[in-house]
Amino acid sequence: MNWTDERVEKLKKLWAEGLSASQIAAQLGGVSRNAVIGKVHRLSLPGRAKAGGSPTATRAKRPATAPRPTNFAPRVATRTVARPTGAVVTKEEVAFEYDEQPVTRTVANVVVPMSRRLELTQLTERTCKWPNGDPLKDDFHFCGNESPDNSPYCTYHQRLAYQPSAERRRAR
DNA sequence: CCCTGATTCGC
DNA sequence: GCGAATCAGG
Repeated sequence: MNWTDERVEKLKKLWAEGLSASQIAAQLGGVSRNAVIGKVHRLSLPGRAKAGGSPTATRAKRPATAPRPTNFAPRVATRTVARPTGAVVTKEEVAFEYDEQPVTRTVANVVVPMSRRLELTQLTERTCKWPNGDPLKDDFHFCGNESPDNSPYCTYHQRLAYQPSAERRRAR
């Protein structure tokens, strides 16, 4: 691929918006994240404040002394923006509170493992891709727990996904 | 291991 | 100029 004016413009735009190099590379297509970073350097664009974590993934900080509400109401301060190019919905800002309380949660007589609350971009070959929540809402996330081998789901959600009809009856 | 950006250097 | 390989870090 070749750096046309259009592509360079898009690169500048996305970089300014704070997208990571790999995300930009994905949107541009045909280039690696290294190519993007290299180009950013050559263009003398302002780098990121501090290398490492993504600025997009800045988590809301909770005072260590803040008392945990018994019934957490995850106050959300996020907004999603639908982009004209493609049907892509990108998290602009991520700032939700974790409920890092229980490791497990009991729902309807079944033990459900707490999800890692991953975003789409954080999913890999070995993370559970079971979706949680409404994709149109801000609190949408994926389970993200470790999934064995090439399974798309963790051991728990695997059962839900491939539940035999007989067993599904009982669960109801 | 997943990811991030930064740098180097052969092409 | 380009970007894969590598480095350094979370």
